[in-house]
Amino acid sequence: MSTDLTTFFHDYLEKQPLFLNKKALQTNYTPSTIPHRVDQINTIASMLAPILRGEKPSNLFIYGKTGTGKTLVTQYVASQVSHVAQERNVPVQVVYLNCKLKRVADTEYRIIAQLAKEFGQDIPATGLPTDEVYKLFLKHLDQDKRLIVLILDEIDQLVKKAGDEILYNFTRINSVLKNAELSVIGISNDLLFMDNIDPRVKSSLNEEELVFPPYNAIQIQDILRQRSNIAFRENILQDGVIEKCAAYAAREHGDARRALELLRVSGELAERKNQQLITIEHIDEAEDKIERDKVLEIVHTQPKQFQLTLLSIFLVKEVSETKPLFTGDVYEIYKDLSQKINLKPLTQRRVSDIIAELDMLGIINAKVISKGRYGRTREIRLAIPISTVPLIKQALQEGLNL
DNA sequence: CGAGATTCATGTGAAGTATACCTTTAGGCTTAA
DNA sequence: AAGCCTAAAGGTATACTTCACATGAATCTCGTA
Repeated sequence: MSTDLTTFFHDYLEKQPLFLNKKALQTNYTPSTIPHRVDQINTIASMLAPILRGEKPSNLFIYGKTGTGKTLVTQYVASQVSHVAQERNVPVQVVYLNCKLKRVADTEYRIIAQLAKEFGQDIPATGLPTDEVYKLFLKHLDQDKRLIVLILDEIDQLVKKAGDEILYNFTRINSVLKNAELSVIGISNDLLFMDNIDPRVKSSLNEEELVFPPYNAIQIQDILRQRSNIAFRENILQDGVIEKCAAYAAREHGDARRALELLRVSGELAERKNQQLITIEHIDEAEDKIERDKVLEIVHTQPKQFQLTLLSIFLVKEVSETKPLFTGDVYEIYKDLSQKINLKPLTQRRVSDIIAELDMLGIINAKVISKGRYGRTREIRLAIPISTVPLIKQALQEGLNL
């Protein structure tokens, strides 16, 4: 037994790994050069540059679909600036916050609490009045004379959930601060985001704006080549692999992150199978796996009630394969299920909200329709490939002890 | 036959409740002078 | 008397419930051509 294992590990080490540096394909990797984003980099850089002279830069809004490099470019430029600032002893601080993270930054209170945490102030999860948290945060912020750049990623999600009051407060913050100065960089996937914002906020926050266009297939290929040179050993990619990854990603509005992920997972699959070549088949397999993992990840991090609701949707779907799904049916099943596992059933009102949130998460599509005489309801459709459903369903059932 | 009224099943908003957690404060106990 | 600890009081955010009203097109009703 143990010898088997030791040989296994020996073999493992003997094997030529496919990856030299897997980090290069991971989402948080920052390459030394960012192709096809020169204009954007320059724009942001020239916007931030005044900070080195101690002047407050304008607020900036960045738009672009997912995987167009918004976050990467912004963080890259910001870190360069703060580097130089540090060398020159200019007090600059960059804070990055992703507003999408559920239960971390999706209400006004939690955003401020999270920001305060970035400045080293711990704020309890509940119990304090919101304006008290503001005060604490401001006090910390204003301790030293410095310039602060606040990067709010996926800011549209925040506003959707918590309203635009927070943004309004951010615009006023500078008049309260005595020592520090704050500028905001907002990043949004939604190009129409600004349309539904309070005009006062709009004018003061939207001083500059910048749009990231999607990459085209050729550009994605460039990116993939650059990264794969770092990540993989030579001659590991079958001809056409890069092209296919790029094509897949270009199909989805030029999402480079997706392309990179596809390549990485393909590599992992090949490696796990002890193969020395990454082939086109691996990509298809990877696509499936990514989709599945993504949903599984979401599913696992959701509260029990969400999981149960989702499972109910799956079950209803199973009963009537082709017929559209409605809230009422889902709720009936949901009630039964929650009885079975001894969970206090929520009211329909709440389940309705949960369904709306599952929709926001992108697992389902729920559209409010009117069936005329037969009332009004949500028509629910799965937004994930059917092939992944059984696995997710199973995971859900296990997670809920069913 | 067609315009308007009706109807259904649930969406949606507002307000209230339960829970978990926070700070403040007052009382009680300990300690040291 | 001063200092420290504890528990109660008073406050908040969040998740959820309760209540009440809003919705909007299929269907019904009924006057009219």
